[in-house]
Amino acid sequence: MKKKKTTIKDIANVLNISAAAVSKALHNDSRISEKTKENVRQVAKKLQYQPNHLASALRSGKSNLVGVIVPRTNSNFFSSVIQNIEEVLNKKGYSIIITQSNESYDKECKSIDTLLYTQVDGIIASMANETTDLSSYEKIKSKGIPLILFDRGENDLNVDYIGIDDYNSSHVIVEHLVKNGCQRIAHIGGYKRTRIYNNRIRGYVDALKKHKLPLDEELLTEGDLTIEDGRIKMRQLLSLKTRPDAVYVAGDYAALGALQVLKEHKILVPEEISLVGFGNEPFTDMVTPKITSVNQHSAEIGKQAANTFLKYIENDTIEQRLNKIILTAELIVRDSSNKKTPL
Amino acid sequence: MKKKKTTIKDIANVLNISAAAVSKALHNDSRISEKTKENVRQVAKKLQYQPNHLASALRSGKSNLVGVIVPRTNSNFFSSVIQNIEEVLNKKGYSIIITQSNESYDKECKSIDTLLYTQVDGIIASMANETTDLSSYEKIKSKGIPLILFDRGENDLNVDYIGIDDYNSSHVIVEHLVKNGCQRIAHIGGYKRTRIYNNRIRGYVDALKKHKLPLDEELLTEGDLTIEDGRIKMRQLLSLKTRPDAVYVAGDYAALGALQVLKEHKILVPEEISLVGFGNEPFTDMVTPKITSVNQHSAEIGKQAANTFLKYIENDTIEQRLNKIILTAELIVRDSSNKKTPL
DNA sequence: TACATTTGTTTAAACGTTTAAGCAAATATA
DNA sequence: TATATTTGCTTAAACGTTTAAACAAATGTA
Repeated sequence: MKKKKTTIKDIANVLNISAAAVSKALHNDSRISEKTKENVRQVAKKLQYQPNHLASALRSGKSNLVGVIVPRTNSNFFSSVIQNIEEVLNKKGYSIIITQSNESYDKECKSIDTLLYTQVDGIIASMANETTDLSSYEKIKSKGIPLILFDRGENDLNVDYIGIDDYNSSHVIVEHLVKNGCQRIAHIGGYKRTRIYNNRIRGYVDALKKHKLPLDEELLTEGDLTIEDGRIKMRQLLSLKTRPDAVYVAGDYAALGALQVLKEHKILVPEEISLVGFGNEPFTDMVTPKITSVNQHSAEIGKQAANTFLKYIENDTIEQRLNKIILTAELIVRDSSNKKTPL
Repeated sequence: MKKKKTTIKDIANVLNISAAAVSKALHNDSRISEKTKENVRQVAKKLQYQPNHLASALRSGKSNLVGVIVPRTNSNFFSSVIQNIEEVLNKKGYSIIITQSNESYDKECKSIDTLLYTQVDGIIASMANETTDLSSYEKIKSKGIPLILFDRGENDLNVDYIGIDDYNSSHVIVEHLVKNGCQRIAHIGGYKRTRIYNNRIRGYVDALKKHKLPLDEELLTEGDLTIEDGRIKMRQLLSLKTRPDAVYVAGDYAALGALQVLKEHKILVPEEISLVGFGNEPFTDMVTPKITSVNQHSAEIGKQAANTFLKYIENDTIEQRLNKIILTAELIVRDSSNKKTPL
């Protein structure tokens, strides 16, 4: 039943040469004659030879595999980052192994173990929401393989990070809302323990101060930014004695949940309450009203992450350290915050 | 710079025993004393030992890796299938390697090569739209490793397939539209060369016949079912001298594009034109009006695919052959096709 | 007491590759 | 012609594990 796989030795036997010669021929070694190379190529093709990655990686100490860890793949942001990482790395002969943490710390640890076990040459990761214990990531560093973080990072790990300027993005958003006449701006935020959400919160708070707007505890919430979380937080905000006139949500999915609740309550968006999301997921442009959001340059993040990995591979004397590449995010103004008659 | 990795030999040296003893201790071999096992475990922990997958897989001829090929990961359907495959396989000690074909035949071939090269123990795949040449998939079979197809399959490969009853789903949809008073039902379909889309088209045609509705060539189109494709095809339909009163779209993304165009033309949905999508992507429940769609049971498909793979692993004497598991899809009726006053 | 079995380990080969070192034959150089 | 270099290969070891076979020591059986 089990078909025998063709090895380098089978080719060698056919041609009556050594396995080493075959190996060199396949790698186009200059010390092998053109004639032998051609013979090897032909026999390889005829026998359907497929190199055994396990053997070559074991021997050479290089797997040409890069692990990618994301919280989930079914968001456009992560999916686009992955696609761009793959594009850059494929060109250099690397393949990627994608794993999802599903925002779970345990799953993330297991993923890291699997990747290390598979002997990947490097890991590019965006951390799970839950993760506060960094020992798993320290383990990666201790193995001496490059670790690149993007989007969800952590300074304390002292590795490269690629992301956007979250703090400043909050400023841009608040400014936009103020210009549209909003005075009482709420923020449905992510968990502060996740750096990017903490930065968005800090930006929000500081921007309010800058514009001399009141900072109301009730208007600032923390959560996991799922659709359901957005619905819950929006209902909370609507039940306040003084409702906000704008809501800045730190994630598009939660923004969508918030919008659903607003529509259920027949509240006009943006006339009564303006809404801004974050991430520029495709659906923000599909719902009614279209949701203002922030473009995080996923493609660029993917490319930069891949190139950062390659930098370490090409020069293995560089010690890894905290080295941030911060891209400027872009506010995409849509109907949900664009009042026809601003004050 | 490069940290030296701990091997089984390092542990052996510390304890003054052979590497073989360490290997057996770690695998809980009954012939190793409890005392030695405990010692090995302790030293392994202290030295941060991480088994080398390349070596063990090479020696044992089993990688415990399963390749998963999908057209893309950023749809909820595929992402959910993947998650469930992973859940089932992880429990049995397998890890999965996810690759995206991006609907490209070339990329799919490369993915297959990478997976075979990585010596995966099996491949679970949903074929790219473009794929008509099956030689890449034949290669998988010729290596003697299990190949399981889902969603986008192909009878000619003679391997297991897990999917839904597309032909019958079309019948259910047409029946639902007819019950709601629709008489002139259009179909924005996928490419016929892709089996599932061909089946949906056949189902549509036969259902029209069954209900004695006219089959109008103009009302049946083929495309790649992206949002843009949906927009183009909807515009075409609207420019006909006699417009349809219902549109059944073979994919949710295209249905969304179609809905956008309908809204741009201020056409009331479902009053003037009813709309039905396919796939039950989450956004169908988020847009206005909510889009009627078909639930494809992604979780179940993932589980069945994984279990089918395990079946072959657990009994390697079974020869693979065409063996279809067909799940019954479920029509989720929403606003876009639910007329308040059906005829 | 003599032999058989069980226990706990070692030895050595193997998995399929890569690669340093070696070597004979062909070719170049003086 | 004698020596140096280049060409084209082979040999053998190595990567880190697993595992069949061997074996000594301990224990059981008659």
